[in-house]
Amino acid sequence: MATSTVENYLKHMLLLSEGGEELVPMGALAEALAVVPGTVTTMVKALADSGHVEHRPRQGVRLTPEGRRVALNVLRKHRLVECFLVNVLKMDWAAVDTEAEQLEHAISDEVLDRLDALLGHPETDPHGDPIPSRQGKLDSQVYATLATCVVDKALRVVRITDQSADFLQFAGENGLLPGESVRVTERNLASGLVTAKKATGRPLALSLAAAGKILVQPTR
Amino acid sequence: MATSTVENYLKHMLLLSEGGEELVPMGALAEALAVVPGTVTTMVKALADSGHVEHRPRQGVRLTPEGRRVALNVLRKHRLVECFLVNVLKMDWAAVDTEAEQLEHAISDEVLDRLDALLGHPETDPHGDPIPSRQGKLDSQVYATLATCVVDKALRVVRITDQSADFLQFAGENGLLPGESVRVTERNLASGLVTAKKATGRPLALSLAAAGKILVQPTR
DNA sequence: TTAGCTATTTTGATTAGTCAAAATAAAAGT
DNA sequence: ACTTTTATTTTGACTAATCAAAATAGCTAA
Repeated sequence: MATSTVENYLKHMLLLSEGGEELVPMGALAEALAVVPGTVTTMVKALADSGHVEHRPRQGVRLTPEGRRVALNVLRKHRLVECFLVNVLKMDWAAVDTEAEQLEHAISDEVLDRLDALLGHPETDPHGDPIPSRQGKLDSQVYATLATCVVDKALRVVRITDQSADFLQFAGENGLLPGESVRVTERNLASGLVTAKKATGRPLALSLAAAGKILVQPTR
Repeated sequence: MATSTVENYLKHMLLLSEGGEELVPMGALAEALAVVPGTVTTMVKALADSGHVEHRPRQGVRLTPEGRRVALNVLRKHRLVECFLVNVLKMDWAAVDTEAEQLEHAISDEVLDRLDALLGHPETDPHGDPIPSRQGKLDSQVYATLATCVVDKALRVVRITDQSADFLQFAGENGLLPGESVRVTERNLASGLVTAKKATGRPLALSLAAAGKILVQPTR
């Protein structure tokens, strides 16, 4: 069995490659895992030996099908655990990422399946992130964000792509949970400011960077 | 934070000292943890440095109050997780010990509290083992066993003290889950055989060793 | 083309946890 | 009291994961 360190390396590679097959730069991986670059080089070479990744020296690293399989399973555990923590244990949605970080390496496939059934086979976690299927399919639909969407159209929040407690807290307080409605009333590239408005309440100002972390869908 | 290795050492010391203050022999600990004795010596010295245990060279080891506190918290996690797996996820009661072994080191105190509330603050796990309270109180009532109880009196099973899947399986199949009723109809010290009988069904023969693992209480 | 910058890799050390096997201490037999 | 057995401790070595700092490769800009 893969150690939880190995699982973390693979999971972050999957996240950094956006589900695709692109080469992940060593530096990005080091950053994500909060280790120095040298450590990543060492570890990636070991992972290449065990057949989980393909290492292109000086260029980056990419998951093999086997590595991807393991990574998807970890991600599935992570996101289903988040669902459980929020929906069943009623925990604060901004806090569950840290919890799931630990639990994803401790739960067995058996428990995973039962959790999945208990939760009614959800397709996304509380932040709107898609949950990989048991067979390893990951929804990779491309969504607009509050920074890129059309102005003055009715939208629904589908996903928050920043897992930091601070940002999630902020989003929650301003009615930007997945499922909620908004519209962008103004976007000024020069000042880098986006103004979002909910049905009720006053307009909310966001930086472009922040707006880019909130994925939306036109209301059908 | 204590690593999960440290948590395991402390937990097993607590279990081996029967909740009391007795010295645990190094060999017993090595056996329980499935490591060689030398490893235990090394580890126990480190644990003594960190104030979790008191080491009496050549005699054994004992938990300090701080070590005991940590151990009780781990045991509480273990047993509440077992409750959750059996009562909520409907898992096989004989399999949950292995699962809980992993999860006990991954769940936070916050999750623990919510799990406790969700389960309705149970006092024992599915095997009848008492769950330490949040304040670190552990029920240490002494029970009779099928090997020591009076013959021909109505009894209720309160606890199974062998966590191996095999034994639990056997107990479950023969109606010896905590809460169920039995009576001992015969006990022959010479042959080492105990005969137990349920209200319905034919009499069941047990070895004294096996009978000693089933704790009972007179039905009041 | 060459100098400089930046990302990556190497090298040498460190920590936690472990084992095998030799050394030692304590207990038990004779 | 002396020898044997048994439990414990020591020693030396190993693996996984990490860091700091030096070396290197690959651009990029002049």
